[in-house]
Amino acid sequence: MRYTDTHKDETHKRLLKIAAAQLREKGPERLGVADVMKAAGLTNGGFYAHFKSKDDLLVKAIEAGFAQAQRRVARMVEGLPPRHALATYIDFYVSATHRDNPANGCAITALNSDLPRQSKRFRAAFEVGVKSLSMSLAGWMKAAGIVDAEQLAPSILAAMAGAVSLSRTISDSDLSDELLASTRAGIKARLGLTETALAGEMKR
Amino acid sequence: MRYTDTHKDETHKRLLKIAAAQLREKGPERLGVADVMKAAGLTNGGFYAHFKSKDDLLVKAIEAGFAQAQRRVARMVEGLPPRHALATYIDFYVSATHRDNPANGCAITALNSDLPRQSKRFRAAFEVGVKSLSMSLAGWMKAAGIVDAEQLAPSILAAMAGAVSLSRTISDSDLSDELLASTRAGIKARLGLTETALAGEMKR
DNA sequence: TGTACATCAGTGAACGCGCGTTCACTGATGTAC
DNA sequence: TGTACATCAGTGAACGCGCGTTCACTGATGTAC
Repeated sequence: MRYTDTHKDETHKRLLKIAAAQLREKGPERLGVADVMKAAGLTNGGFYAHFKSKDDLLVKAIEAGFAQAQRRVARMVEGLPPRHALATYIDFYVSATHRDNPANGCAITALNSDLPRQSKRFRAAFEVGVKSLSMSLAGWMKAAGIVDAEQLAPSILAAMAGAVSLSRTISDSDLSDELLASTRAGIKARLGLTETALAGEMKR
Repeated sequence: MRYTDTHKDETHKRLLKIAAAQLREKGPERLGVADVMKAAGLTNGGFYAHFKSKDDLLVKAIEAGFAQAQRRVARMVEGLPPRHALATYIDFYVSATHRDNPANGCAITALNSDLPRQSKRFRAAFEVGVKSLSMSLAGWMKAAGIVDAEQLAPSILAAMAGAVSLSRTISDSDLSDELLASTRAGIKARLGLTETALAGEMKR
């Protein structure tokens, strides 16, 4: 068979999407080149027409994963007033849904502790993603009138990611839910996002 | 050569100590059986006289790692009044020293996101360690007069572990330090451990 | 007191499997003439 | 209009390496008699 002009590009994107999901679900060492190809309906040999190496795939997959997460979040808070946008983001990030779907979730939560063991390129790409996410968060915080937003944002992000990661390790789902609830409350309190403050914003 | 009665036990403990450190530094998949044996001055073949399998080693190593961390922390806060004990623990956990020494640090920080990918036995052992640590923390919090200590403790632990994990991924050490400082401040504020409150406790 | 045998922590070579990577090949269509 | 050749995404077998695991063996000392 012969292929359309965009065919290879489409395959490439499909591979990246699959890899981005598998990376967050299986981690860098358990993600397999042949598995990714198989999931795309291809055979292992064709892999190297798309990527220089497994590490090359991992780097591009983490970039794709962060980009995808950014787009999703932007869509979610679009049009909301700043304090509500913040609260919505926190509720979404620190949720049972996020906990139960690592493949579609945040790469920080999924790969937090794997990172120091990865290649330099991979770590650099991850760091870019973290900074970008952190800056988005700081932007909303600033808009919500929170001072020192830039300094605070990484700490907030770390607390959210840490809670979701830890919630994945707790087998008792009630306790796990409680950890998430307690974290949402703690972060909102730290940011001054009380229920009454939010209600006030809506009335304005 | 012939061995003393305690010789095998001592070797076993030595292997566990090495494995507990390498586990936190390299993670479960990059920890190698032959490496652990070599680090103990032994050859690979002798491994199976001490452990049934690599997974058996991992399970016992994570138990040993948590136990070791517990002992260290207990020693550190021994004799301190409760609020000071808490503040000391937080300052120690969320520190550049902890960030820079994963091999001797907390297993939650080191293995957070690896966990869902591990064996059932390993996850169970990890969870026992988390619960035990969380209960210690809740105990100090209770003694410090903090309400809802049991519900709060896992969230506090997650925030600390998340911050240290994330700090390990940030190459700019100033930004990384800032993340830790901001997290310490946030957690202390959440627990009502302000400088003045601590000073008050000392005068009592 | 001496000899034969048991014990047992550890040795180190070999095995086997998973997995990243390579490579000769395929087969459909475009292009040159 | 037909023929020879180029192109190129993908195939699938094979290679090679790392690593967990197995196993026959070692060598020092204790024990039975």
